[in-house]
Amino acid sequence: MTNAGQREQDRLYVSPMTRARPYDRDTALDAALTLFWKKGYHATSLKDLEAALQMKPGSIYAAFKSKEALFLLALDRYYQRNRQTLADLQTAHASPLTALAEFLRSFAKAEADDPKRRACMVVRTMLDATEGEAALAVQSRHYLDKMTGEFRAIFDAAKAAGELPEDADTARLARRYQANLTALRIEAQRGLEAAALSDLSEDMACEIEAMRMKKGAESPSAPAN
Amino acid sequence: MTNAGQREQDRLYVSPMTRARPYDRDTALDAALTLFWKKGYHATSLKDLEAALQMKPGSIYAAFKSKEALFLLALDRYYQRNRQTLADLQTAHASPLTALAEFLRSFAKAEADDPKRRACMVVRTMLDATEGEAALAVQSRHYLDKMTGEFRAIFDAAKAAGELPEDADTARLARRYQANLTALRIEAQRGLEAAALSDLSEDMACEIEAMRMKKGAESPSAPAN
DNA sequence: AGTTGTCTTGAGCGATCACTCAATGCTGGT
DNA sequence: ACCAGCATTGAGTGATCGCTCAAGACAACT
Repeated sequence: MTNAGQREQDRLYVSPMTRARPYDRDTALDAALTLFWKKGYHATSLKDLEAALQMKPGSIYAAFKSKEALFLLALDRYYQRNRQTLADLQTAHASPLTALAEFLRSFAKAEADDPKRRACMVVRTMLDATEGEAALAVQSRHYLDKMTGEFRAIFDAAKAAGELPEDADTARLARRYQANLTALRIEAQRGLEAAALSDLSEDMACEIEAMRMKKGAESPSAPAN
Repeated sequence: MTNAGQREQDRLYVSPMTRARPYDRDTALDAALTLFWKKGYHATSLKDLEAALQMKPGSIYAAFKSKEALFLLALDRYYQRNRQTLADLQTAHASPLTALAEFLRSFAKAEADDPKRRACMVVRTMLDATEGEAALAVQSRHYLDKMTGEFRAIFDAAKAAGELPEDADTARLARRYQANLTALRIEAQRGLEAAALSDLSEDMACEIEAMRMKKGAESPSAPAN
């Protein structure tokens, strides 16, 4: 009542005999996500986290158990947001293929706004994970698999909508699409100039939209022409 | 004369009054390359290097100055080898476009042999480099730029050979090709099953080889059909 | 064999790593 | 006003980080 700025976790934590958490879990996780995304798991120290979350080590460990557990929470947050962005594009565009094409273009557009944008955090985590951090390796691959599934579902929807031929291999198309997306975001971090990045995303987006016209195509590797 | 196994550094170090280096610089750099490629810069400790190079810390620093300097030497070695592999394919195949297609296929083939293959070390270094390691960031981007230049030169050769139309944007094609290559190698590390990886490389390779037929194509983003 | 000078050695440097816990605040209930 | 009880604190844990250097080992010369 007194505070209109209440957040989600307040609803989840209403038991008596305890005061509200003085730290804002949502804000803290956002800060952790930003930091981990920017520096990566290995290069981020607890000192960095203390500064970013404005919490002392004891509080961090009381709230998140360990650096790895905190990272996994941040990674999940990252994944859910990407998933939501894609879902929004699906509702915004009637055509599934258009939604996929726009998803690609959106990354080139975002790069124009923020020249310091980073590659996909999930991919980066997968590349960085060592043997001793099996949880990171497993979880990042899990998210990648889920993302492939999302893409495949959209290609399936395109097929159901008549945008793709009945015999289209949607799993294969999904893998190809994800490869494009991964590479595009890496090129963004590489620092490709805006025009070149836009060209690249356009090449990829057109590759998707071109599928709609060619209903006679048999496979993605051998487009009939 | 007594030893047929003499190596490069022996030729570079023939001043009197010194014994031959008891460590094998070539072997040591190979070991460093393997280790750094596998674990990445941050996750590789001096202890790891001591074990892999079979050298004590003092020797490592006497020979290579610092962990970062050693990494840069390993990275250069990595780059030169990739460059050489590509050059070999160019001499093995009369058609530039075929060479590029085979380069892609070779990574899917290599994956079948070694299921633990890693993504491109240069890309990985670029993604990992933090602000404090500017040298790594600069150098990895430098290698990526050089690689783009290599690809462009091959596309130019294809144009000269009549495989591509006169108005083909070879710089743009090179960026698109490099994006494909990067993504393919990341998917390999992700652990994509051999058949799926082979499909992916085939999709990319066919995309290249399909250019040869379509001499009427105006731009890579809008293939005429 | 002795001399010379470089190379190797490995204990150990200060700094930083991820992390812990006894002490201290602060809040809600009475 | 007081108590009960959890959250926060921050100095400090042992381990490990990248790195150094005085001392010893050894080969190439005389």
